[in-house]
Amino acid sequence: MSTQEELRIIALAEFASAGYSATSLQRIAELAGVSKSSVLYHFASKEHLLEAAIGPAIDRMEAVLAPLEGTGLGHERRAFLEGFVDFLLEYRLEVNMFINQGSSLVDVPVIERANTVVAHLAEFFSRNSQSLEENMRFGIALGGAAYMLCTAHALGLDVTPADEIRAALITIMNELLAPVSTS
Amino acid sequence: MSTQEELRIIALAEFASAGYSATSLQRIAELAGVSKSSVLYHFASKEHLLEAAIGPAIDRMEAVLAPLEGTGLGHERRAFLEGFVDFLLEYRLEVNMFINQGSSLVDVPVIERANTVVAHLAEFFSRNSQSLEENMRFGIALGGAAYMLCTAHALGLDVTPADEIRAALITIMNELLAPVSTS
DNA sequence: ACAGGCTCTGACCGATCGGTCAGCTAGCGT
DNA sequence: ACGCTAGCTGACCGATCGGTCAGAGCCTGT
Repeated sequence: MSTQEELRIIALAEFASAGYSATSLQRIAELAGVSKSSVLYHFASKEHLLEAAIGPAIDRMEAVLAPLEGTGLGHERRAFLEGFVDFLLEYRLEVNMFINQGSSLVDVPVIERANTVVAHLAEFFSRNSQSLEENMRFGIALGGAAYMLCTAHALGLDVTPADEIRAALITIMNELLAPVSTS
Repeated sequence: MSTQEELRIIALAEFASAGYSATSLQRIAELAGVSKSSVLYHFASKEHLLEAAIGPAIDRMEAVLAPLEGTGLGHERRAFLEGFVDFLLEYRLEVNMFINQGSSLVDVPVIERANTVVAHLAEFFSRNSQSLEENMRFGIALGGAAYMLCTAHALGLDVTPADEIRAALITIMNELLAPVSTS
């Protein structure tokens, strides 16, 4: 694996677990076994490193959410839910990042993009729900699933049998979103 | 309001929204209209300020969760749920803090205490659930409720009609935890 | 053998961090 | 009038932050 890719992975893990501003370039360099200068050779700045770390996840999220634009869930609802859960499982570190730190990292372009996508998703559910409670179900389903996946270890369950996790997640989220029908 | 109390409130808001390590004593001082030295006069260190900011919330959480020790939910289940939701509503900034930053602020005593309480809660639900899915429901309910309350503004709903929020929250969490019965 | 580019490094920069300290000021008991 | 204390301040400290820069080492094409 290239040094650049290694730095990306280490930075993502540290940003997600310790927080962006609490993670220094020096620490990332030490974890990778290189110098701080080397980190800044591969990435022009700390912000560029952040963009590289979570950019792909946001691309994927935009793709997953694109089918929702201007339409309802309809009969593709389960397919959408499966795609969304797969996205959460594959990019759980990145999701953890902008769930936990998205609001504090404004004015970083890549985070703005993520917030825009989440806002679109929220607007969609807001438009397709008929009460405050239905709207709240969306927030709990999204935030809860993301939170649970990222703190699974602290809750005494491991995330390695992904199949079972995935199935349970789809079941629970499907229940939560039940009232949001075909629009 | 005393300067000390004002600093506590400002610090809590900043810690919750921008993150602990991203919030400087200088910024807190500016928001309060005093000098950084004044902040350090009222609180011995940044860590002491953090303790003062979220300590009361943890005391309250310990009190809310104490009845669970060594027993099941049983017939007091709804009362417990209401108490828990009231706690979330009253201390949502503090809850937001150690939901989002609790794992990254280890070795801070007051955070350790919060993590211990959450771990006890997780252990309780783990003990009283018979499957991975039931266990996951707990994580989604707790994390989802906390997340939803703290990012409500971004989801296009305001938290001011607390009564309706409270009722909906209890309903949804009651549904989610339905399988966790009398132990 | 040589030149050029890629990777990486240590020395260094200004800014900001949390924290210390001596001292100023206003109010209050005597 | 006096001293004491609470509240607050600016000057200052060492450490660390993100970032710059000149150059060392190495591999490759010619």
